[in-house]
Amino acid sequence: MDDVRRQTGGRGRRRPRQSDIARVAGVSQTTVSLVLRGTDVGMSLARETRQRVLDAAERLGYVPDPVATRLASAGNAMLGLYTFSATFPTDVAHSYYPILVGVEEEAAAQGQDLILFTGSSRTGAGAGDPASVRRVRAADGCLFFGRHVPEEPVRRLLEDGFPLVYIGRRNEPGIPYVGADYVSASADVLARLAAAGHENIRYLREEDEAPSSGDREEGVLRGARASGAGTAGLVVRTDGTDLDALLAAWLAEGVTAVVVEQTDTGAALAGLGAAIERAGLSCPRDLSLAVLGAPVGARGRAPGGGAVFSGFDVPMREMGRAAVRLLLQLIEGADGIETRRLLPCEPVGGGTVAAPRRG
Amino acid sequence: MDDVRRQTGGRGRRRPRQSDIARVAGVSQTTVSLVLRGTDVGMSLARETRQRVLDAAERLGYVPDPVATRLASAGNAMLGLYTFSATFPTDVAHSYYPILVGVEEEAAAQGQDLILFTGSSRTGAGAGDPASVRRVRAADGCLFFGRHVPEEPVRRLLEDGFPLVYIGRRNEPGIPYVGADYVSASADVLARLAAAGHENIRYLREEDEAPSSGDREEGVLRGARASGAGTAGLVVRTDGTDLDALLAAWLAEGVTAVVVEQTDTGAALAGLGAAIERAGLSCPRDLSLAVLGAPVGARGRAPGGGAVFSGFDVPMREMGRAAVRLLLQLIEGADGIETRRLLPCEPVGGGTVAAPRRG
DNA sequence: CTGAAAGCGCTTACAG
DNA sequence: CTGAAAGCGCTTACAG
Repeated sequence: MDDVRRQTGGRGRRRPRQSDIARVAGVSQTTVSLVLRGTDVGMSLARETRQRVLDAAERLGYVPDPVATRLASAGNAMLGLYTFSATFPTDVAHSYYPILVGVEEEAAAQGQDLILFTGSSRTGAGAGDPASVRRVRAADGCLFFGRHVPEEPVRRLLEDGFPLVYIGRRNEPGIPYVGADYVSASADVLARLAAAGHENIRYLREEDEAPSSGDREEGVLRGARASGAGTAGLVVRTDGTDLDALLAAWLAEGVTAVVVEQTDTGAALAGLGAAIERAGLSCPRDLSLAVLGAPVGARGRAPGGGAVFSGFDVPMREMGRAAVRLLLQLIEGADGIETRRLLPCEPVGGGTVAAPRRG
Repeated sequence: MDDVRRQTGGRGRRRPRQSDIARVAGVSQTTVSLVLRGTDVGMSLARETRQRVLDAAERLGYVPDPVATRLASAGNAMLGLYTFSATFPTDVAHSYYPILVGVEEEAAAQGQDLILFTGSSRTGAGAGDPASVRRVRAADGCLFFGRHVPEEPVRRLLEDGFPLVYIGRRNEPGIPYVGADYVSASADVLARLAAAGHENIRYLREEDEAPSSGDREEGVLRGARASGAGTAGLVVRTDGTDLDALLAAWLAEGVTAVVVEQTDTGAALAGLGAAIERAGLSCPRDLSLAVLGAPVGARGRAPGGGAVFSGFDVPMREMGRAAVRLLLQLIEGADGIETRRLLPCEPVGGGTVAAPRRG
């Protein structure tokens, strides 16, 4: 009785399995498996045998047990997704959502299910704690994702040969990733500003250190040098508050264009936008404004205008898709593939950059 | 070689299993299983033996294989989430997101991981195809979610005693669900309109049939009757297009308030809002407007105003949380619990309803 | 206190 | 053309 319970989930008849079909059709269980899976050998069986198996399966209402199928074949067909913040942030303006969309799309296309590791283990430890990270081994491989990452447990996985891919560039050597080419895209924004005639530019970035922020700054500096604009005083850090005085000073100094990074918090852009509105200014009339990295399809609206921000888009959705593909290649043991990939960012002309007002 | 491939994911060491731990710790695989699962007998082993097993497991980075665990007839602390549309819709205004947030929050709080079943199988069949639905058995239980649902495969799961919970009310008898009490909430909106003095009201709903739409209509009719407003001509269906003429006719007929349902497409509300704006009208000055069911925290802005819509909020996040809790109760085999639950919707005063202009 | 064995329902060489 | 057997990585009586 207890055994019946176990097998039926507590009620109903036991589900038919291949051996039941075999008995009814008078063949071996192997043959049933071969026929039902439609393998080459299964197809080459006597027509009459095949039909007997098919009929019996139909009559018994057979459906394969996916759990047994997965156990018997290679892999679980499950990819992990581990995020160091909540996977589904509460704030509406979270920037990670498009990545999840891409990951799910590609996983579906590849016949893979997704295990969302919630980060907090049964023990109640928080995200990033080693025991929590370790659980990702339940999947065939895992995607990691978040600006900051607990290095130790992940390094351990890597050493053990567990297939994993970061979404976002990483400095740690040997870690496979799919990131965005912020350096080139940021340099390009500076080049476009220079081409529009801007010579006095400021770059506003957040305090937070992360590879993506470092890359943007590097690109800004590179672009400034290339256009001969110079880099002294170019980079300014902010936590997003009290930008009014800073903005006023810039204008007094003859600054004609400001570049700002967009992160998951959006603090710098939000702060600057608010300051511009409070000052009664409008972009690009009074000041040109370029934004480094809004997610594709989620572009913000510029202060006082309603125009799309000039700058570039981060191909988040494509990053998610590409990360899934790379992870599958690693799981399959592909050789000689590039495990560290940067995707190009799409330039956005937008409406917040114009030629500087000649004073 | 090919075999090593399969097991190692292409590089490094293969995933450690219980027999590996057994070898290292010098005990049987059975003992490993007993210790790791923390069973009574496992706990009663020699302290030193236990420790050897635990140490070896830690050292090897062991994590149980969820598929094998499930096949051997045990739980794997994973809950499924199956959606019949894409889990992560592309359009920004998707209304399901808060549910996912709730599901993830509660799953994390309960120490459960989440498997996102991607719906489309390797065969390229679409969501809702039977083979795809069947895969949910890999989890201990599964949440289902979407306006329309393929009944057959789900009924099958139910018959087999597989624990499942719908998010959203279902008509099919026997299906456990956590839904929103649209009937009461909608009736309440009508009562509030009547209390504000409205006697000539229209209800605009979409063509699409779904339990949630049916419930809203039922509530509207009930509310109208209760307030003595009458129900003749009250309900009007739309696909969201060409509402200008309809709106004009209503005004000519002396309609002072319009109620509209909000669905995942948002077609009716969007169409009506556009028509109101084109007509140069403003709510609630020229017309009172109530919306049945915006998700909490994602309230739209009313046309021409900027005010929050009057109506009620759907507690999507709480629905997600409650569904997880119910599913866990079913998995644990709790007896005598209510398996069909409706959560109350929060009334929203909003700014789009006022007393009718006396013409 | 610990282990050998059977079993979950499949797939996949391997034999004949 | 078909079948006996081993194996996927676990759990769970059952023995000792």
